[in-house]
Amino acid sequence: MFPKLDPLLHSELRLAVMSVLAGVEEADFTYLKKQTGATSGNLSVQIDKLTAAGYITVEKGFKGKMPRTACRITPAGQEAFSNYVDALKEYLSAGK
Amino acid sequence: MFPKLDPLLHSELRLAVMSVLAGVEEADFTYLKKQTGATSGNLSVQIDKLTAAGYITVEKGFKGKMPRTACRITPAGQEAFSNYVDALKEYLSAGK
DNA sequence: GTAAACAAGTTTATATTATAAACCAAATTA
DNA sequence: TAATTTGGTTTATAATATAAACTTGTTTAC
Repeated sequence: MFPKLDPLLHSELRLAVMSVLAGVEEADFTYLKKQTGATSGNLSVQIDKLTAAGYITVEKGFKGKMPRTACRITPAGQEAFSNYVDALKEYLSAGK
Repeated sequence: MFPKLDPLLHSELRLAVMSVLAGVEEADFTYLKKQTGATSGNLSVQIDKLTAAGYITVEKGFKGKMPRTACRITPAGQEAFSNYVDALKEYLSAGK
């Protein structure tokens, strides 16, 4: 019937982050912030959750002297995202 | 960019309820409960929220001697649902 | 050279939400 | 008539999302 939606992805900001990362090799914190329009704090928290879930990886380094946080989606993240999309379609089909 | 998702619809159970109601003339509490697999308490609360938002209407009556709560989606609800679907597609497109 | 402003985040606090557990009233069944 | 079931509602709790406040370091202006 209605499949369970992955609660990690069923969140506006986390979904937006995953959506960006799904379409790009890697994205840094600032870029994600710009693309999603999120506040830094919110983004930081949600990135942590996605990392803890193994959906993304975070690589901290420096760009010149400034800190830089680069994020990438993992294969597990790709799959979870894809599953989420499929599951969601079950909910949306009635409204086509 | 990423459109804001209607928080009233971005909820697993409320979305399931709306999805059912979008495809049917009317549905009563028991039917919604069966279709969604929700607990009564949760369903009751979420129906209230959808009603307060004007997305559905609730008509209380009796079927024989037993109480019956019939729900229908409103035009506003239809539109909100449709907008939500459109908005969500922006998030999902990357994962096609 | 030092004070002010900015960059890139993190931590913490708050407010909202989702959810289930407990409860209630009436009807049916044993 | 006692127990169970139906059809819910109310209340309590636990999780979540989010923003506000803070930190560390860098660049710019004076």
